[in-house]
Amino acid sequence: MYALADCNNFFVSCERVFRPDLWDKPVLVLSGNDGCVISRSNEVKALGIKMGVPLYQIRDLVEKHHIACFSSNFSLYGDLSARVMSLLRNHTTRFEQYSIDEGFITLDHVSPAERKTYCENLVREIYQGTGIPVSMGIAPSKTLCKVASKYAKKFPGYNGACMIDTDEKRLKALAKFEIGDVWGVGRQTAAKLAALGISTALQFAEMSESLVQSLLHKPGLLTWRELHGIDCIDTSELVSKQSITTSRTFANPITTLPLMEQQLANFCDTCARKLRMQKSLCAQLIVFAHTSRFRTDIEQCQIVQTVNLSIPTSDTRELLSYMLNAFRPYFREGVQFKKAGVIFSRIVPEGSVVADLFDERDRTRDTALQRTIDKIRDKSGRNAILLATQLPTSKEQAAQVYKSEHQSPRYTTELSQVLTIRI
DNA sequence: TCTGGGGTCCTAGGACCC
DNA sequence: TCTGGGGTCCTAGGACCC
Repeated sequence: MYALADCNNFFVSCERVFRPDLWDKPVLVLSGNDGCVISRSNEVKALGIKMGVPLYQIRDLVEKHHIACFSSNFSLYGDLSARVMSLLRNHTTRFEQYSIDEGFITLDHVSPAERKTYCENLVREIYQGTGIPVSMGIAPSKTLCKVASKYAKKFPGYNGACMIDTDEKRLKALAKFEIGDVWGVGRQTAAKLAALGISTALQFAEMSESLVQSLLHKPGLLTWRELHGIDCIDTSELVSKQSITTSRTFANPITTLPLMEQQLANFCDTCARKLRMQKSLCAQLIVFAHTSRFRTDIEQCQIVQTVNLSIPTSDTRELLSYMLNAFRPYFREGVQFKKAGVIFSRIVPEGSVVADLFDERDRTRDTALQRTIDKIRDKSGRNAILLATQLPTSKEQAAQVYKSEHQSPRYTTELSQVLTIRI
C-alpha cells in the first residue's frame, strides 16, 4: 500500500502561513509577470475562477470579492515544501517526492487496521509543524491514491485521509469520479473516451484491456491497470535531470539585441549552475525566442537554434559563447520578442567524458576558473561576480523586462525578518 | 493592452544499415 | 508496368504532469 500526501492549494497555503489574516479569505497566486492564476484558495474556486486564467480577465471579480493576489514566490514555496517532505520522510522506509507539493510513502511498517489513523495523525503533524494543510490518499496503486486523496480533500468527514483498500470501496470511488480527473488522463484522452460514451473512471475500468490498448496505447493501459489496483507506475526519483530549462515571458517585449543577450546570458548562467549542482555536463543546448502568439496584429517571428557540442561541458562562459554565436545571426532588430529561453539536454555525468585529441580549450584552467567563480558566489551572493553580458544595458530597460507587483517577502529564506506566524 | 515555467514519456517516421 | 525486406537508431512532436 502507498499513501500520497498532497498539499491543499499549496502556493496559497504557503502565503497564508505568514498571513493569518487571510486564513478564511479568498486568495490566489499568480504566474510570472502576474499573468495567470496558478493557485487558488477554496473561496476563489467557489467563485468559478479557473486554473490558468489571465488576471486581466477576472479583474472585476478580484475587486468585487476583495481577492488577495500574490505574485509567485518560489523561494518561499520551495522552502516550505522541503519542510513538509522532511516530515513525510521521517514516517516511512521508502519515500518518493513527486512534485513540489506531493510525495508518496509506503505503509508496510503499519498494520492494515491502523493505516488510516496513522495517516490522519500524519496530516495533523504536518499541519502543526509547517502550517500547511495536507490531504492523504491510501491505496494499492498510485493512481488510486490520487483518487482517494481527492475524496479526502473534498469531504471533511475523512479527517484528511481516505483509504481505498477493498474492491467495494474502489468501485464506489470510481463510479463517482470523472474520467478526466484521473491522473494520466488529459484533455485529448478524455475527449476520445467521451466519444465512446465513457465519462466516469468506473466506465473506463470496465472497458476491455485490449480495447484500451488499441485506443490509448501504453500510457492508457497503465492507467487502466492502476485503476484495477495493479501497481505499475514508477515514480522513482531520477537522480539527475535529463534536461534543464530556463525561460521567461517578458512583461514588455524585447526589441534590441543587447537586452536580449543579457537575458539569454542570465538564463544560460542559471541552467549551467543547476547543471554543475547535479555534477553533470551537457552536450546539447537549444536557444529560442519568439513573439507573442496572442498578438495576431504584429509580425510573428520564432527563432530556435540547436547547438551540439562535441565535448560536453558545464562551463558558463563556454556554453554562453556557443549560444550567442548561434543566436545572434537570426535576431531581427525591432521584432517584439515576448518570450525567450535556454534548454540544456544530452546530459551526462561529470567524469564520463573522454578527452578529445582536437580539443582547443584549456579545460583544466576553465574548470578552475568556474570553480572559483562558484565559490565567490556561494560566499558573497549570486551577483557578487557576473559575466559582462549579464550586466543590465541600462537601469530603465532592465526594470521594465519583468513585472511582479504583489510579491510577498522571502519570509523563510532571508535573514533579519520579523515574522508573525500563525500557530 | 494584459495570457507561466519546468519537466517526463511515448510514438511515428525518417535515416541508415546490411 | 515492374522497383526487397528487416532491423536499429535518432528525433520531433504530442500528451501529460504539477
